[in-house]
Amino acid sequence: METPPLADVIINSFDGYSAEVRKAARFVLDNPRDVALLSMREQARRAGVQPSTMMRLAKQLGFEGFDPVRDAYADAMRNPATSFEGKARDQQRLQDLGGDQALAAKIVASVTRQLQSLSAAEQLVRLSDAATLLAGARRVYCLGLRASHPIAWQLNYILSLVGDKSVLLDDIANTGSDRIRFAGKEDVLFAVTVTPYTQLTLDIVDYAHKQGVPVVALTDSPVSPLAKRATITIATTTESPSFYHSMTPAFLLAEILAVLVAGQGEKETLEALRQVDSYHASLGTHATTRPHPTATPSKEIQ
Amino acid sequence: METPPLADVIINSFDGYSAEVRKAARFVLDNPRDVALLSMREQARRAGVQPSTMMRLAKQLGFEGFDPVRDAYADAMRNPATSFEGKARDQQRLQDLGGDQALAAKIVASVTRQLQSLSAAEQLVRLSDAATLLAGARRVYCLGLRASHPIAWQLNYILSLVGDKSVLLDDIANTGSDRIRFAGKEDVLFAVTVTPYTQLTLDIVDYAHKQGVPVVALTDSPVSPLAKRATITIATTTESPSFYHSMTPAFLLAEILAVLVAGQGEKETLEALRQVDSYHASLGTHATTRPHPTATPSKEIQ
DNA sequence: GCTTTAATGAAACAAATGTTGCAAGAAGCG
DNA sequence: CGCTTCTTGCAACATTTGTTTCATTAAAGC
Repeated sequence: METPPLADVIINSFDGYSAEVRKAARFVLDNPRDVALLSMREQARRAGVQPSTMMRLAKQLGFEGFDPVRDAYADAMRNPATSFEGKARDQQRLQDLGGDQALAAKIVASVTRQLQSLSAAEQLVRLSDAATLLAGARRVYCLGLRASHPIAWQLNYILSLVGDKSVLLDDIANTGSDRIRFAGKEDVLFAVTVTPYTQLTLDIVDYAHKQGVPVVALTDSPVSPLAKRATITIATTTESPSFYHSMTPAFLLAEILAVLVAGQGEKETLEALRQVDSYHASLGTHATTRPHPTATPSKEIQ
Repeated sequence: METPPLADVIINSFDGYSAEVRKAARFVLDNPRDVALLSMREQARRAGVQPSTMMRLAKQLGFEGFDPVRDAYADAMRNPATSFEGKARDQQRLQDLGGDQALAAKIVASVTRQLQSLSAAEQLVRLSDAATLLAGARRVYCLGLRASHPIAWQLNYILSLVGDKSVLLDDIANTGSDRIRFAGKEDVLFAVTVTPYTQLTLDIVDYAHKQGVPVVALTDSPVSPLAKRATITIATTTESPSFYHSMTPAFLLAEILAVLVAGQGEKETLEALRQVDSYHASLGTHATTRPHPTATPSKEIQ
């Protein structure tokens, strides 16, 4: 909490307060954390003030009661990186918005908060360890079904840009996972699933685990059923204000993981990327400033 | 709070807990801050558990009641030395980190910054407008190839959970886009591509545009070739400190869009979600609390 | 100095909290 | 199958919570 919430407001109007309210305000200024962590009465006790005085302070600050004040401080503690000024502004603006926009903004805020926790120390260590494991593997099998598909796909896609050792365990006609049969100790299985855990994913991981294949798990808790079979577990949250959980944090983790793995084979990566470019150039996969020969010039396309 | 209090203890004895206590333990593991900031009953509610279960967890951890548990977490939040609150400290730490971890942290920081800009006012308006357009469509065609695949897939997936009007323009044997032939003015094409723009995507959008199909574009610039054919353009950045651009912001936008669209048909959404549940229940798609019959008990797996 | 206004503390309130005990149910065992 | 043990939800408990009200006190204005 770099800039405690309401600090400016309190300081500005401090002189206008009465003696007792000042004591309360002073306590809030000096012990921002306790505002969130202690009961109002306990704070009153410590500030040497009546509970009603805390109440009066809250109202003078423009709140209905003390709970909103505590909420403000609690929010600030939940998300240490975002300064309160920005948050207050956002909060204010949120109330002016329609339902859709407000929900959208809420989701962004929630996911942003979760992303920040991804750079916690152990998280980084795990990512780095997982990257090393993947980079050393003969083959990387990527497994993510249903909601987790984009995550597994993304890892496989990026790894495929820089080499041919990645295999996506997904295919039509229910043959998706067949190739896991060829995995061994020198390979690695990258598996993703979150609540509600896909049974098939667990089954496949279980099989691979028994075959001695190291498993890198990306899931939503260190105690998820996936984590139990994993060599390295990378955990993230999927919380969201909406009915559907967000896969965005997991998606970012997969991207980061892929980039780290690619980075470990520096020379090969560069060489591979050069090949990708010339490959696509000759196929006309991408639009250039001038579209490829068979298409009409872009200006006329408009 | 780098290492949340009791985390090790909980993880270690997790397997010894009963199903309900596990739910509680899991919540504590996943939401360490809320343990300090919320009332026990509120935590029980969020964990989907009875207050008594929280009590049981506390006792199994060797405490008299829940208050001592909360105190432990509160202490961790108060003391900046053991918490990861300090931005400055993070910065400091970054410099001590190895290349991989530093890069990972940088990517997180970069993407976080970009996400925050997604809740800019105009962005929200566009999202909301796009959602309305999509919600009113007879059919929604989702198109995203190569790097943009996860984004289009995600929108289609979520929409498919709550209805049958979404079509993913992707299929094997180069027949992916054929179904766009049936699109008309009452439908909407949701198309995604970023630099380097996939030519095929542009071609398909071009075709649809000529047929009078409204287009919602998700791309990396308001002046991208995709934007020119679009009714509504949602723009985001794909910047990243690494060699590969990040699709995470676009991914989040697609998630939000999907949720907004689903939210517009409130009753139908709820009904559909209920159907989804019973459908998967009868197919056994998802793992239940108890591991499925064929798997060995978790203790032995570890 | 008397009246009006504001500030303070104490008591009372309903609501929510942490906690306990118990009965119904499920799981495990012989 | 019956018996026991463990698990789970429910209802009740006494506290504590946030909040309101009101009488008392201090200050300010004329």
